[in-house]
Amino acid sequence: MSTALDPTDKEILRILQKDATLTNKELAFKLNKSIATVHERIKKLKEQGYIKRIVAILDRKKIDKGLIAFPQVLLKEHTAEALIEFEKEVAKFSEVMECFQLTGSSDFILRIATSDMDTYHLFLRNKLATLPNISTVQSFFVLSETKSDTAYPI
Amino acid sequence: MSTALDPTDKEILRILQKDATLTNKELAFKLNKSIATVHERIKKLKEQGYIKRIVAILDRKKIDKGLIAFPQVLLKEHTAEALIEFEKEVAKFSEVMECFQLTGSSDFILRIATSDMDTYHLFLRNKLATLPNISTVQSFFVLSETKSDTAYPI
DNA sequence: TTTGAAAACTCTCGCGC
DNA sequence: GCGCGAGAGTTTTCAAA
Repeated sequence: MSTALDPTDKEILRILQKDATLTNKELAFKLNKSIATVHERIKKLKEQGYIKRIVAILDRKKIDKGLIAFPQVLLKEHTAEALIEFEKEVAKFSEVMECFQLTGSSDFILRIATSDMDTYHLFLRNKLATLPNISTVQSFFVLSETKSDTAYPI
Repeated sequence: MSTALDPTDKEILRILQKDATLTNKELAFKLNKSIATVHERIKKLKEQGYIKRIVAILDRKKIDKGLIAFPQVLLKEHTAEALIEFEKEVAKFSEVMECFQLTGSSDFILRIATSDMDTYHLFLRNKLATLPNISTVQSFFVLSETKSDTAYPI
């Protein structure tokens, strides 16, 4: 099983990252390949894990997620167990879209989606701040989203 | 044109955010609706802008985007023109996946995807730092990605 | 990788609730 | 208004070469 991507594979990934509703027929036309070839390539790209999933991207403001916040969290204890415990607990909160462990002075940065500041405040008090081992939390709030892309350049 | 979502619409959005490869037939079965109804609902959800697009989510490590960084950028000038100019220029860089204007002391936070630290360094020196009006840039680097979700709770 | 044919799915229309 | 059935038109799938 070769894992290297040839130019056709890369082009498929480039296109599907932007629009995964294209039919195999349309893709085949763009790539000058047969439909069966395109189908086979995509199947392999999924099997090999290049494509993790195909999802719908929603307009968050329309579904009442008007506020995005980035709390930076510093922990008291930095043992392996403490880090893992924090990650495990924080992942359970539905407001937490992403959780990254960082280098530097902040241990973690989260991306939180809530409807408004009141809801965020409740999340902070009733959920995040109740976790053991938290030292400090400094929250940044998004005023505007200038660029938001899920497609990596390939 | 009503804009409120009924429980069926919400369930459709919930499902498609996690897996948009389900056929209308499968969705119809899950929802106890007819195929035609499901089809009609999804069409409306796209037309009304709830669903912005359907995309493939890739495994970034497999496509040589091993490093995610969050540079926080402070500008010198804070006029409307200066902010807009910065947003416009930064959006052109292919390494920039996201750009948020923030409240608080940092003006912007970016999410940058590169293959490694060397490439990030080049991005910083040759691209980001060449923009006019930048005061300071403080970069955080991701050690590990604990949670990464594109699906909002609905 | 391609072809070709069968199976599955999509999408629209018109009727009924 | 909303949902459903049926059918033509597309797309996908899976042989075999």
